Amino acid sequence: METLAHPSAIEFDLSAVLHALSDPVRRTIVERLAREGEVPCGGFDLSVSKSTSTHHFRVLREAGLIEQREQGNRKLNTL
Amino acid sequence: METLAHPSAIEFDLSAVLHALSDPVRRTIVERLAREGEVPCGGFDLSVSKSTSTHHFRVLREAGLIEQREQGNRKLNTL
DNA sequence: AATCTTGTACGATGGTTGTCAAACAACCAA
DNA sequence: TTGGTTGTTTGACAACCATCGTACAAGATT
Repeated sequence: METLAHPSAIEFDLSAVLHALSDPVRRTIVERLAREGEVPCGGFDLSVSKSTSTHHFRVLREAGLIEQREQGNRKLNTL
Repeated sequence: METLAHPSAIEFDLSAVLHALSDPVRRTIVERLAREGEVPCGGFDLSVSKSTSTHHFRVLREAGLIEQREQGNRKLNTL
């Protein structure tokens, strides 16, 4: 059965994805991106500090949930 | 729109559910219950101690993912 | 060039979490 | 009744996590 071929890799990714989505701030980011497509980091009103925002974007990126590309000064985020 | 009526309550539950499912041991429990229906706590081979198992069952129960009913000596779990 | 904007890097900190061992409670079996 | 099974409780501990402030880097703007 192909669906059981690489369970450990699937396990790993699933844990990271679910953990990433378990934080309300990060879900706010994901929902906004799902609605609007491409938003720079500063385009969110997250009620946390800049460094905390950077942390959340990194968690989402490392879980494979978002993609970030630089555009001059800013960093644009997409799902 | 009714779907937006109580966002904070939905936020709360969703965080708990996603956090509960982000642990591999707890996902093992849930997957097994999804397959077999009703399994006592001791029916799992979780490779963690008894007290850790109790902890995981409590997290799942408090997230609303499983239900536990006592039957004599054992505690039966269902989704 | 001097400054502003946007985001990262680096500690630090308080809270949470997964884990265990040991002691306990309740039920069952011999 | 004595012991075995099943699960909880408690206390402890190391690891992780969300958060912050400060300092920094790099592109924008003036």
